[in-house]
Amino acid sequence: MDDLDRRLLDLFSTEPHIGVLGASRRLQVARGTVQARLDRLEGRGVITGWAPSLSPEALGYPVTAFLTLEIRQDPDGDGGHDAVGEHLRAIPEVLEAHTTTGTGDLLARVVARSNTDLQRVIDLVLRHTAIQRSSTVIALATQIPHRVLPLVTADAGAAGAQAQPRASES
Amino acid sequence: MDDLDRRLLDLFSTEPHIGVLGASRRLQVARGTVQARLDRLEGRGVITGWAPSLSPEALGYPVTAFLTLEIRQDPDGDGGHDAVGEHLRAIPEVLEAHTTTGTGDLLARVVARSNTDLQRVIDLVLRHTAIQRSSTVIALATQIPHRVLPLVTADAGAAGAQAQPRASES
DNA sequence: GGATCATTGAGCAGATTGCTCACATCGGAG
DNA sequence: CTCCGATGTGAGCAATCTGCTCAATGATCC
Repeated sequence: MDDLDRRLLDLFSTEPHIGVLGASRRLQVARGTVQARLDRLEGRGVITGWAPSLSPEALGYPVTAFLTLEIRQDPDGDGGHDAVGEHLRAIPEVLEAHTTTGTGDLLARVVARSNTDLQRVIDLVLRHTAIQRSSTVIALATQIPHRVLPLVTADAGAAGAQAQPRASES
Repeated sequence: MDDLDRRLLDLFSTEPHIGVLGASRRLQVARGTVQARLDRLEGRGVITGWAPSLSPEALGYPVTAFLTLEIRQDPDGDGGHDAVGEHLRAIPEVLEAHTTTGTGDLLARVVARSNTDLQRVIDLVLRHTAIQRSSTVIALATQIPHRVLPLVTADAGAAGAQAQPRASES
């Protein structure tokens, strides 16, 4: 993650259609360099993909909510988490889910077509017997839409990943 | 959002490098159609962009946490929300933030380089005087990574957005 | 029937990609 | 100090793709 990598990520995030050749021109480096850097960034997992970003709102799901689920503690261990995870994975409206610190909790982000529809989605989620309790918060407004880029640029001084210092600007 | 749109989104999400021409071949439609559909999908806001997806983990921020912030109720109104929103926006580690139902609450997703570093980030966040109380949950494991695509495909029967029925399969 | 819109197939110039080579640099290893 | 591996560079080439335009066809709506 040297400076060129950062500028590259910044550029492609800002103008995704710039292309390899365009980027090489913009950043004043050889085309092969851009290609190699991108390949390495993908290989290292920094760039996870080039899929288009989709908007749940535009797809007809303007309501976002976060569910905190309390999972029944199985005496056997964590069978509960995985089972519930699988359950959630089968519900399209569940866009994200994490296990969290606390009493075996799960945090899930769900969307729905309306507040009424949200009830349906919640019911779907709660249909699993391993879920003991749940609480819901509805997202009213988005202060900060999902972003990652600031990490890249604000990074400049820090150690940044397990960056083997690259051989370019010494 | 007819079936072609869905297949298009599915295809480009799965194989982003397929390109317009490739997609037209794969879906057995004219190149111009693919181009027009993509343009319309972007225009309608369904596709919000083509930026590469970045991984905070790979960038050196493997720790994710969710902060629930309680905002001091200003007598004047909601000056608190926007002010805090701005405050958060200036912190690169805050990847997302929503106001939520409840007592003027804010839900923020933050990342950090380590659990120790998380303390620093939290301190940064709490530095704002309008924040009364906060609670933190750390994401231990990701059951479901962020996804939107299921909404598209699972949608098949439903009304889907404000879809004017398109003129193709009647 | 007539108007409107989406789709199709074709064509064309220009730009881009994927790939390969040879060469210059740089830093670390021996 | 010298060699080696990795990286960056500039060049070149064939194949492909993109952006754009046009005319024709089919379907829907009024």
